[in-house]
Amino acid sequence: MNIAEEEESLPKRESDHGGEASAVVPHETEVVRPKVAVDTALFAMEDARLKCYLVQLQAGALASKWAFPGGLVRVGETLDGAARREIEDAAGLRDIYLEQVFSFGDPSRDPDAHVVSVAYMALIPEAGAARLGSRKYADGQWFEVARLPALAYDHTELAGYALQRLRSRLRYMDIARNLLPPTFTMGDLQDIYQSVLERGIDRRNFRRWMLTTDLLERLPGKRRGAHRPATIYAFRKRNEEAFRML
Amino acid sequence: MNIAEEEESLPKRESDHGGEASAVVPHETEVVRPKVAVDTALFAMEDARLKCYLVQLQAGALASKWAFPGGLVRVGETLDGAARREIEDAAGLRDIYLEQVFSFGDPSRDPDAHVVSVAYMALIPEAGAARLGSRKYADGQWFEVARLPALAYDHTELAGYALQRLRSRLRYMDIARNLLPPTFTMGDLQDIYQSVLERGIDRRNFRRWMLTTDLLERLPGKRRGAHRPATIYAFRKRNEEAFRML
DNA sequence: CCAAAAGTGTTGAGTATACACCCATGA
DNA sequence: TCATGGGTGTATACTCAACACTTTTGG
Repeated sequence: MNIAEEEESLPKRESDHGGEASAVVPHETEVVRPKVAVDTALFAMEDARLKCYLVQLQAGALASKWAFPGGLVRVGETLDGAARREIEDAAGLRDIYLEQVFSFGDPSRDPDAHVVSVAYMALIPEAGAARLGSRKYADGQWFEVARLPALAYDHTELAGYALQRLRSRLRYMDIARNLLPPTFTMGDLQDIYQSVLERGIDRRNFRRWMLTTDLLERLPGKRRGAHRPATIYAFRKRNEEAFRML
Repeated sequence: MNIAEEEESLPKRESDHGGEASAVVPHETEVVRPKVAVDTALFAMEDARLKCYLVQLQAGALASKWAFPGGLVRVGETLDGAARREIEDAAGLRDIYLEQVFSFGDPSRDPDAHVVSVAYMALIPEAGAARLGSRKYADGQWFEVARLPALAYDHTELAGYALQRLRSRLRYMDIARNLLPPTFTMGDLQDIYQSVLERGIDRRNFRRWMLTTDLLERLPGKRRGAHRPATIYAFRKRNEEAFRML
């Protein structure tokens, strides 16, 4: 790839000069290029179900449609940095688990301009930690993954990719730690696996498998609930190493 | 993500106006944005070894360095389309297997400008099919994956990601078909698995496993070589379905 | 004492791996 | 005839999935 070489030889294109984006008129000598954005599918557990966070667009051709929070990448900024900035803007969350998933570049995905979107997946331990209002969007809301509304852009596809990535990571990595508070019970952990993988798992086999991975640490107390008290666990500091399951 | 809303409110940045890219000066009212490029790691088998195709950069701060072929995405063009165009330009290849791998966006990855690069992996059945000279690059060359030279940009990292993706696909999908001619022997197929996974595989177990997947079709003839003639196989039309291995 | 969740153990099926032997060809 | 890769079979270890029983609490 060579920027300096291509920059001059490329023909100017007019095809993206429709819509609202043309409010900004490039200089005659400027070559028009696709823009870069990031969009993040944020997941959390709530009521033993996997949910994801959506906002309602406020402007543009798709105003009032639901979408994942995101925005344009600025010059000098990393992609991860842009995703974190947008998540903090939209939901007031910092230092969360973030992972790049896929890039969407269909020129017609955004009716306002040609925008290449780098999609991210993010995980937080408590849905309640997300601020629902923001400067940029009217209101955020948590939706059950199985019952998402119609989404703007290609975000329905994005949701599928992000979920697929989450499932894959759950099978081979200790990613579940990012969906849990510091301490939890074996039942809490199994809820994650069951709702993300969308299938029942035998309680006893799950327990045995999870303990043999040696990722968990048994803590002294018990959690008291409606029935027999449950052992409290925490994830060990770090294993960094992938492992296998199921 | 909302373009119309952000477009005006974003501050202009000067940080990327060093280097050769500043030959193109944006208009005063134009907002400077990161550019989007695609870069493709092209793989093929040669002498029972996995190789990948590199070109030498001709201009810019990294001229004469080796890199994967790629270039800027044009407005109105899909990412896949841009990758295919660049591969055809660089190596004269069309209708090849192509898969998006990862996007790299570190602002300092290209000393000439802030360029976000969407990385692709491509596979072809014959290394010899690639044209080595091109309009854009001096000469292409096939390198053993285990012995790559120093690469420009973050392309060493790209190579790692692409290889990791290839390994993963080999385990669960019939992606090997894209590295093989229409007909081949069990030995040819095993060469791919061994060189991509970088480990020896028991010949008899490999054969049994591969045949139970039911992806192969036994063809009538035999391939005669230095020793006992080998059965000729072809991949069945399409299974589309993922499967598991090892 | 009963319902419901937590904790512990066993067993059989299916899969993966290691390995032995014979076959067909060119040199 | 021998070196080399091709073709077929078998024994064993291991993992996975199905399932039974007991324990501990709250109501």
